[in-house]
Amino acid sequence: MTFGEYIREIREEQQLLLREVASQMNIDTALLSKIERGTRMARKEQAEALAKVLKQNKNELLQFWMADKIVFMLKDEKNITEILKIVEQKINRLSKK
Amino acid sequence: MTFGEYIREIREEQQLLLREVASQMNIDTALLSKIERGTRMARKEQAEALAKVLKQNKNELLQFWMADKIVFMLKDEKNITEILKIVEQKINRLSKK
DNA sequence: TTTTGACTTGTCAATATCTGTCTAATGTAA
DNA sequence: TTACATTAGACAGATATTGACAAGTCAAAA
Repeated sequence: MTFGEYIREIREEQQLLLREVASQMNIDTALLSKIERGTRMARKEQAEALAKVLKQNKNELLQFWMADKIVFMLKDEKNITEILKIVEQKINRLSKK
Repeated sequence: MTFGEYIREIREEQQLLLREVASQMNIDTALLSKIERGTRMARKEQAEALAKVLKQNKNELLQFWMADKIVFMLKDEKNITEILKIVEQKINRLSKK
């Protein structure tokens, strides 16, 4: 599930309209629509605003948002697993220092 | 080890000058210097050119390059491990489809 | 059928970021 | 000093991102 699908689900559970949420975020309805549909990526501040409006845990939502960005970067790669292994090695070495 | 450190190491092993490699890549020496020192990120085509000039396996080097980009995105995050877990879950679901 | 309301799409200008080069600086060995 | 390799900083041009607007679709209500 993408970030957009996720927040759409939450918004619909809470029976909120795009226009209501967008208004509280101070953005255009069209932009929020695009974010939910994945044709635009939310900015960090927008992800934070969404957490607030939808009453979600901010850090959790931001993690989900960041994961989405990474998946987006990787989605057309051939050896995703291999790349992620390298990432983990690099991260492990970083954290040791 | 970062992408830049890695290619610098290889270049020095081969006793090539920045200017020689940069020239073969059709970029300014200063730019290659920055890439090696990590103050600039190589573009994909530049990573490919480096593989060629330094006679490295192109796919391997590109994987390393991509991993570097991801590490760069993650480096200031708090819960990197958690984020990577989410990424892996998302990727697994993607590949099942 | 017409209207209404929710949502979506395409386009565009403004802005932000990225890129590569140039010049000047630094370092170093002869 | 001179010569050469590398690095730093600043800049303009290229690209990408952003948010808004207007027009579109669609379904349900009137």
